Amino acid sequence: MVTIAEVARQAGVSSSTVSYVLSRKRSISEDTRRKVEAAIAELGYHPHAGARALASNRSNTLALMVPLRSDMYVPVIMEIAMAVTTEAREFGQDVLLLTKDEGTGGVRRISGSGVADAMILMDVELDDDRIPVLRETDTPAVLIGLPADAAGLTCVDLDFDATGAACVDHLADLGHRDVALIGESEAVYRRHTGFAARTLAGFQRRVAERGIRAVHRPCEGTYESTAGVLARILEERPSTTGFVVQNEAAIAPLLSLLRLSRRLVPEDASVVAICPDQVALQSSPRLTSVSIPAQVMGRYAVRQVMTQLEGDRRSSLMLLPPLLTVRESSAAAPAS
Amino acid sequence: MVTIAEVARQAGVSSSTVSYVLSRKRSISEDTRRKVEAAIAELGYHPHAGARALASNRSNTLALMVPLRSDMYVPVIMEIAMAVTTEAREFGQDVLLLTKDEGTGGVRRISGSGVADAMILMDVELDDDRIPVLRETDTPAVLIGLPADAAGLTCVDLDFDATGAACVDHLADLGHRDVALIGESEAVYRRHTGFAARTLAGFQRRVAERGIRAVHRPCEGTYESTAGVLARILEERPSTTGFVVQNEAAIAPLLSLLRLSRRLVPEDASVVAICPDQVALQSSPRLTSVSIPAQVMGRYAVRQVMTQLEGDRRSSLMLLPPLLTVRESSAAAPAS
DNA sequence: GAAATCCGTCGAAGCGCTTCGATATCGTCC
DNA sequence: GGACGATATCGAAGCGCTTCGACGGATTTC
Repeated sequence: MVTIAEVARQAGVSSSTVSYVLSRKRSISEDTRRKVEAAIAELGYHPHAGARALASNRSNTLALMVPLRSDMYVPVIMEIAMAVTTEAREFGQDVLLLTKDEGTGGVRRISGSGVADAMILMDVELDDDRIPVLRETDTPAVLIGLPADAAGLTCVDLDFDATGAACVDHLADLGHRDVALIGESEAVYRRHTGFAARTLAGFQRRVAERGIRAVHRPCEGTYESTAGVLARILEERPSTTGFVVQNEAAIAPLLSLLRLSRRLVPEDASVVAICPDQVALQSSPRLTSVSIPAQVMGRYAVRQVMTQLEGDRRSSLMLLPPLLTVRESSAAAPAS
Repeated sequence: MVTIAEVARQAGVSSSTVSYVLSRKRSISEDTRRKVEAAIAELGYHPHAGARALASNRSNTLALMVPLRSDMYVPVIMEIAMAVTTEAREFGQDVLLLTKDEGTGGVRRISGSGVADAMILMDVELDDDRIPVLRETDTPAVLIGLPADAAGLTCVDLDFDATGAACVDHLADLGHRDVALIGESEAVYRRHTGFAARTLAGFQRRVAERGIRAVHRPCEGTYESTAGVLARILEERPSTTGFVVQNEAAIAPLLSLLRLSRRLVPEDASVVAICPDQVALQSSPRLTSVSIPAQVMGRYAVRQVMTQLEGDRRSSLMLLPPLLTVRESSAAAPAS
């Protein structure tokens, strides 16, 4: 292992000077800087992370807590995780991967051992038990998701309430009078996951405001469960012509089933999905959708956490407005 | 922050004794152990990770390098990552998430800075440029995937060559004389990703051995590209009755398209997928498939890396035999 | 022209832990 | 009963870095 002392010897300076070259915390003459940088390059020096963490009380690591087995759509989680990791590197930070099942003990361990300087939490429930621990240990943190009580916390999320409303508006504007929300699985609602509950709330509120009729059905996302859900919707409300799909896994089965039942999309039925653009674009027909801005959220979370680490401990709440893109899967309701 | 010295004071012993209680490297009387453990619990002590890393020259961290934007199926990557993380915790290790686009510089940084003790690499290419760096820096590492030259390296992967062959065997045994391999996207083959190349090789070899006819078509996995691929296959070889699908994204479109063209699965066409069991089970009909043992590979990788860290630096090559499960999507070829 | 200021560098302390050698207290063996 | 080995504990060194105070020399200020 190359140490700072060897770099110092090679450059003919003291090790504190090398440290200051690296940290830029004191001014260094151009000449010295060049010599040190040459020595670093020549020896292939990398500061020892542990030593640095011990001396500076900063690990330059962010902990990212992701759901282990998720009801959430896995590609979205992955996209957020990758965005976080990439953005963190821009700030010279590494990312430690934790699973949500480490729970409160995990949060305690991280904040107690100094293995990470801050945390980013995903899959936040309305009444998440990690939150009290975060407050108690005063750990810099950003939540991706919105708990019931966000006081004093920094959060970023898509505004799912507005998302639900926007989907209704789009369909209502096209003349649809009977719409259905094909939602996440029962388990997601039972766990009180914020995003599903908020979407439903926004959906139902706007349905009432627009004076149209609606049903909501949880859906597991398998082909068979989607078939069952669709059959029940069409049985109870044969006049349903507008579908909002929140469970990404149900999208492909739904389109397939509509095709099979000779309902043309968008001539006979309109479909609006809440999903990443990529999914909307690779379906056929291309889906009108509210996109899930995974990258934006991941990057924003890192920036916020860095702001906190720089000393600004003000909380903030960022609800990204939904962006509904009209594609090929929605059109005016058929004349009844 | 609670330090080991405070624990020692609270327990009425020296800090080295506390350290030995934690590490079990020297014998400690039952009495002392209890006092120390009580003090630890009472104070909520967590050893400072940096200090520990500095003193012991071990970070208790594993670096996991995952593809950033993958042609691989994202859920498989995620499943491996989660399995690695969970298993690592069993060994008291944390997991540092790196993206493959950090490339060789990332490998150098990790091995130079002591931020992790070992690496686990995913998305290994046949001629991966991270491998020479691994050899040069002598970093303990396990590859999930199989490069062209695995000498001196420890690897784990599904035996994709045997997988391709097993799929052919299954279809040939059922009497299919014309089969098609719907593969990964062109880009995957161009990058010389091991698993795609090996599957194709095994497929083609066994096709020749069994004296049946076959076509291979790369596929992007969108509905439209799958439609195009299927149309071409049926045009060139209308007698094709057996399909092997390697690109998970193409599975749903393929089933939908077969349904639409009134080809019943499995009566008119048999489908064998190479995918996680979960995907096979939630399709309709449930798919005959060779499962991708993501969890097994993730766990095995961690165990191997721990073995290396314990001093056993022998290389090893673990090719998991394919497990083909017959479900509802394959049956005897229709009488022609 | 002496005092004040700034710049660039150095030496040393100290971060919290592990680990080595030393020491003290036993019980055990002829 | 004295020598010996085991067992349990302690003290101190040292891991590689950051950071504080100090210091010499150049520059500015009145």
